[in-house]
Amino acid sequence: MLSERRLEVLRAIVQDYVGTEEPVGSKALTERHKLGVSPATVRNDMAVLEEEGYIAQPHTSAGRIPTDKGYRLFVDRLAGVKPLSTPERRAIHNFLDGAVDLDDVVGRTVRLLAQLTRQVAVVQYPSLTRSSIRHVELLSLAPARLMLVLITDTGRVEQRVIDCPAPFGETSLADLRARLNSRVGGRRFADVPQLVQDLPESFEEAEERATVSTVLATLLETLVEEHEERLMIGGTANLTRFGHDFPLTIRPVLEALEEQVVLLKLLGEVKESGMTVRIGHENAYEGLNSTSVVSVGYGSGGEAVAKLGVVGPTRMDYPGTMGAVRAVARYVGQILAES
Amino acid sequence: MLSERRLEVLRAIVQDYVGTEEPVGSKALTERHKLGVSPATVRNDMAVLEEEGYIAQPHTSAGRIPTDKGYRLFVDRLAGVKPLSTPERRAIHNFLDGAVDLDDVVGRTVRLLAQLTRQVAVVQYPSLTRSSIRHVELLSLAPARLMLVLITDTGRVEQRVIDCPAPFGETSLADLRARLNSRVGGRRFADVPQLVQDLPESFEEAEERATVSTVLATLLETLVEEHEERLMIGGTANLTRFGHDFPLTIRPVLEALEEQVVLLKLLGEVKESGMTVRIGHENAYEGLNSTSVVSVGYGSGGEAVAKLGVVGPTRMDYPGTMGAVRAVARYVGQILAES
DNA sequence: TCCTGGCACTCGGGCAGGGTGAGTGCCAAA
DNA sequence: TTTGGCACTCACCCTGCCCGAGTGCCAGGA
Repeated sequence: MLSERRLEVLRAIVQDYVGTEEPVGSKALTERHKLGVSPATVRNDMAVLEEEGYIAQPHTSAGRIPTDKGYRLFVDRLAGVKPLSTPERRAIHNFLDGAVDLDDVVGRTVRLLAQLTRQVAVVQYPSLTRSSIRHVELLSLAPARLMLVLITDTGRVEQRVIDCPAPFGETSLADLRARLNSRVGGRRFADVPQLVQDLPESFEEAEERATVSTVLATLLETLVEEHEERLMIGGTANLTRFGHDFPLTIRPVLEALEEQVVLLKLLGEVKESGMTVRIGHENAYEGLNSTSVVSVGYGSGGEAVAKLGVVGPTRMDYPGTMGAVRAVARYVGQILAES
Repeated sequence: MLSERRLEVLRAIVQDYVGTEEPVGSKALTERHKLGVSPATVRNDMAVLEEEGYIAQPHTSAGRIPTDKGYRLFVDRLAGVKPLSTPERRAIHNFLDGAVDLDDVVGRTVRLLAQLTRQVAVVQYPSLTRSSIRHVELLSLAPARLMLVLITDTGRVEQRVIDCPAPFGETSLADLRARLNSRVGGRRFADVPQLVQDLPESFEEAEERATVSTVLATLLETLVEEHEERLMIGGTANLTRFGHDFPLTIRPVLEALEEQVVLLKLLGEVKESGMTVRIGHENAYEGLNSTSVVSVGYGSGGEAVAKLGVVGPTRMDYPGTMGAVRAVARYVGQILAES
């Protein structure tokens, strides 16, 4: 167990290192913080902290920098979540209130997060599987060709073209459209499969039944199509603030950011509620081993329909970043609930 | 006027510099190319080329590198468009054929272009203003609240929520929907305003007329909303191949890429038909002064509905890049026409 | 037992100096 | 007009050097 003072030393090291980006030594520490002890004492504490794996020195005769384990302790026990300032809150409201549709909300959120945290922002579109259906629309493109349009309560629109086994009359189409909507309108995606199960049987002609089955199959397929989960990223220019050695650092990060799969998996690991902070090697994906990811779910109601977060260097201002991420997530949730 | 051999020397310089990324000297040139003359002669030619502003030396006693003017001459007179190899063509087909909807087409195109050219790819979504309407759908969300869904022939879907001045019955809604579609279905956006001009008058009740007017206003607004033109970018990780000094180079480029406005303006300057190459300082936007942009329009029919291109260092393989951009644009056009 | 001041040691970073080689410009001869 | 020769110029690299921040250790003091 680390003594109170040693924790205080660790906190001071993290704060200084985040500020200056340079290894911090014992003398500088005692000068900048009122620890009430001499540099020599701090040196001893540092030796212990290093032995325990919380800090390390890049090379002999240099100051110390926190390790991933050190940051972890800092986040878990030494730092709170810094609430945003009033101007910052106001900025969030001003910025998000003007959004006209879902794309716009997500786009603005990304830019806002990137700006507030000065890091790379990632925002997932509200996921289909957790939302409910506002409306299903069927359009006839050609005699045997339909377009299925699915509108969710988060404002997202999905479309699919369906080739039918046989032509489908306008009357039957209107009929199907009406029945579909009365059954699934307002329902959760998860509930849909049972609700439409017996729908084909209620049509008389075999051809119609075949078409209805095709349409339903496409609908269900659209609902479960996890791979279609989209996301938006922004603030990549902030990567250039990473450090001096960054050609090596920035490359894999950019690559990771382009791999939607990686990012989705990354966000997918977020706990349903509450904020998740993944530090350095805690990230499964190798390219992100020198970055930290702060993420949180957001949603229109009480529960999360999607996630958002930021990616930055392990050397980041955790309290501030966490505060910004949480505040933005809350307000985006509100916006979605209103629209 | 430059003699034939001097042009040949310029071409050799450009090719070598693009390949090696290092200033090229007279001796190396004669060794790598069969110019049939001695290094001394090449030196004289180089002196002339430098005087004319086609090449420059980074510092005394270094080799020469092409200037923007040099690249311009190279592109205009010395280089053709290199056709793609058969495997590359096949890759394009394989990669794009699996696309399921418009988002997917654009996404795949971006990744494909980035991969083929090893540079940053930018693809604009088919613009609304140049496409035609496939279908207009009106849904009732609440008694006095409608959702307008607009489907274009390029598969793009736009949605708007409309608050009506008064409740609007289901019958009237079906009526309006039918009339709207019969008038504007299949028509070009540009023609829509006249086609719907007298629509409100054909409704009897004043309240209905008011609502119809509101709906039409929203529809027209959606049609002209240029700022909604979206685009997708990819391959930013390729920026790390830029050069050694690139922290300074990459920053403004990333910033430019995040500014949709800048990019849209960039693509907007592209000539309607034919490929446009903007080299270095020819780009209006300052951050892109050390990059070249190769772009071209693409479309489902004979005419362009949107543009795509790549952004890379001025030191790029112009013939190859132009070939890839052209080939991809053509095939995307085909895909859009089919769907 | 813990803190403190002192001291010798380490090592990265910055600076100066010299050698190397690719590349140039100029000139006289073919 | 082309060519070979020649002197010159720098960027680059390697070396040796000093400096200073920072460390570990130790002995003395609260």
